[in-house]
Amino acid sequence: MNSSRPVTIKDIARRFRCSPSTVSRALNDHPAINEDTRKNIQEYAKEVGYQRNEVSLSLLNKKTASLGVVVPTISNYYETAVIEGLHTVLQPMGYTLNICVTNESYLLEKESLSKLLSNRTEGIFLSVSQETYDAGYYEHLESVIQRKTPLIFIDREYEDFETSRATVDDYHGAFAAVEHLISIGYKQIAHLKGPNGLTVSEQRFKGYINCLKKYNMPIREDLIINTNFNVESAILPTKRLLELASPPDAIFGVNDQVAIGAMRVAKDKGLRIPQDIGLVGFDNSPISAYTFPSLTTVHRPGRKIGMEASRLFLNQLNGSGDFAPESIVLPSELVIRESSLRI
Amino acid sequence: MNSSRPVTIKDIARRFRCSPSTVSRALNDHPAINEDTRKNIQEYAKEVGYQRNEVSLSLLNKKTASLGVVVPTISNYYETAVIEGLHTVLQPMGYTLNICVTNESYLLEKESLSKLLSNRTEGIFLSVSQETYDAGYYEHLESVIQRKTPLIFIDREYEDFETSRATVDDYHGAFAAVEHLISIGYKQIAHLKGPNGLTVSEQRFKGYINCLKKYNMPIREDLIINTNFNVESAILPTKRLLELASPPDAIFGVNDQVAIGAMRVAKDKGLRIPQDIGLVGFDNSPISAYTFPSLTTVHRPGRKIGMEASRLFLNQLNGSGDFAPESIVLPSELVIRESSLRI
DNA sequence: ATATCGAATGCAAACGTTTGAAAAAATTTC
DNA sequence: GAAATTTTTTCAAACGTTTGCATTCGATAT
Repeated sequence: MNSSRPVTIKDIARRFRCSPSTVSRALNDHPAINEDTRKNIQEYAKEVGYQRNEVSLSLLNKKTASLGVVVPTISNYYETAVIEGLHTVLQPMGYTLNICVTNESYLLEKESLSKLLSNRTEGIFLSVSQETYDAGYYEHLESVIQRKTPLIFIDREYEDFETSRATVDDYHGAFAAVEHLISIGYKQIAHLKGPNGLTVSEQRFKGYINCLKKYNMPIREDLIINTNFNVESAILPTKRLLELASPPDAIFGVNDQVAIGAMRVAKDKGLRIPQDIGLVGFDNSPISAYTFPSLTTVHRPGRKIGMEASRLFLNQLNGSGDFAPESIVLPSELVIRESSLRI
Repeated sequence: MNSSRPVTIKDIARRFRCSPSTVSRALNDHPAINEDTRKNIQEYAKEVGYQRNEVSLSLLNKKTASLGVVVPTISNYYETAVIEGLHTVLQPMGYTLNICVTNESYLLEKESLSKLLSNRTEGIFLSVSQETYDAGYYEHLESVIQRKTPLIFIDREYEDFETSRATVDDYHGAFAAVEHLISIGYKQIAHLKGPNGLTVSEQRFKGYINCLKKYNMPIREDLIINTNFNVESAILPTKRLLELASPPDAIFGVNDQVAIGAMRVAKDKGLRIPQDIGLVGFDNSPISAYTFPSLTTVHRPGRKIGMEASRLFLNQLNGSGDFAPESIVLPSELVIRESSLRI
């Protein structure tokens, strides 16, 4: 019998000439079921490969045990690390993760959230897309909150929004990175900034600026250039920097990818790292330890963020009615390697 | 009224003193509904933020529009590229992707599949875990097939299993890579092999071996060392290689990560690349173009694989009863860069 | 023999939605 | 004004499972 329709409790009930309730109880080891009945039913169920239809249970219990993860991309190290962290905590608890990629598009983000709500997802982890950010849209988020579905911001966030969030202290990480460059003796520190508007870019930028200010270093507009978050996007900006009449003697990249792009351009130009130019990235991606020279960077604990975000979600879920959003800010940590260690 | 319970069709029906059927039809623009009724109901629904409960629909229609993606890890470039490819095709069609990470564990893989089946996922994309591979388990896969849930292998596969699969031609890619090294004049070509047993490792290994044979090059056991797929795992093996009495003059790594690890070790030892030692990787990960020197590698079209796998799934879904599994093997492509271009 | 009890099972409702068929209401036709 | 027709609405069942309450069936006690 290779009917493709999955075996149901009713099928089993028919087979044993009993009611579905009995089968259900037997399968769930309910004490009020006769030992023999139980054994027979369980055996038969196993034999025919019965598998509980969780969809019907979801409907009955209004619990889907599924969570949404909405991110702009999954091709960066940090995002995948966060997802792994979420997984680590939530998969063992029986939750399923629905991953939605928005490609930085507002429309996709909106549709994803709407879909997740329709599917009665029990919680949503969101890193807002760049387009959403730029346009300042947020109605689609309101509807999530109105439904009282826990919404946790990861990575990119809206500052003034009443939700929990787990983020990394980008500001102090950037500050430490620049401070380190200054302490080594670099004088003209450039910044590959990433896209404007995103918390990530702006916080690191702020750290960069404030550190320069603190040490009374001049802030040169021409040493600050926007990039994206990938390697390629650093190539031209770095070339422009190095062709300046007064080029920088150090570059602080918004992330490791960008810094590695800059490293490549600098080397092509025959510059020695760190003697002629110092380099610092951000993220502490696995590769950063193995470039040549190895890249000084700021560790961003993606896995931990994922795990903390899980905790925030669980808090909100089990919390009493009057729930107060929590903000977790994990410290970032400067990792000094060869690319900035001029002696 | 901030009841957290989502608004249902019944709620709306009560409000309008009509039956749920009318509401349902009104919301779905059924022609048999009075224009005014329709408009009123739709307006009200929008106002109170009604959102269809897809769970109940799933139960009714036996369609969940959700797919499972079961992979050993998501922290590699290739895996995420595949997932992006799946997304590209399937998200616009309304499918939701449930990502399960197995961490190379058989138990987790088994549980993930079982969970997905219970959730009545309509299809499963699987890259089997290393443990599953090593142990040769496959009963958990049988149960997927028995349920007639389309199962598509991506990346890692079981050779003799009656399912569709989308993979990259690792063998010829590896062959081309080694052939290229030989053509440049490298004589002692080592191989950082990856873990034994996995199709990916073994196919590339076979390409390596057969190419050496074809060109009558000696096959030296001591130049073949197992690694993992990450950078770190290449460090010690490469050190061992370079400390041999007769060290290799080229290294073919099972992937870019490993090759980059090797690059780092070689540079630390003061070797010039590609003059003293040639290097080739596999995957064409974004970073490989920007290392110094840039890394010769074999392009593996992850996104395309994801898209092809989607196609295979759709074929199987819409196919007639007697379905014949399809195997798609996409060509890999040698990308020659600086790390092997000795003049 | 009848009441009492305990064990084992069945009934029915619920979760939210759709849909074919039936019913009701409104409109047209003669 | 009744019959026929059209428009609009309701009924009821279905999807698969659980669960409080009722029921049945023996067995035991009186």
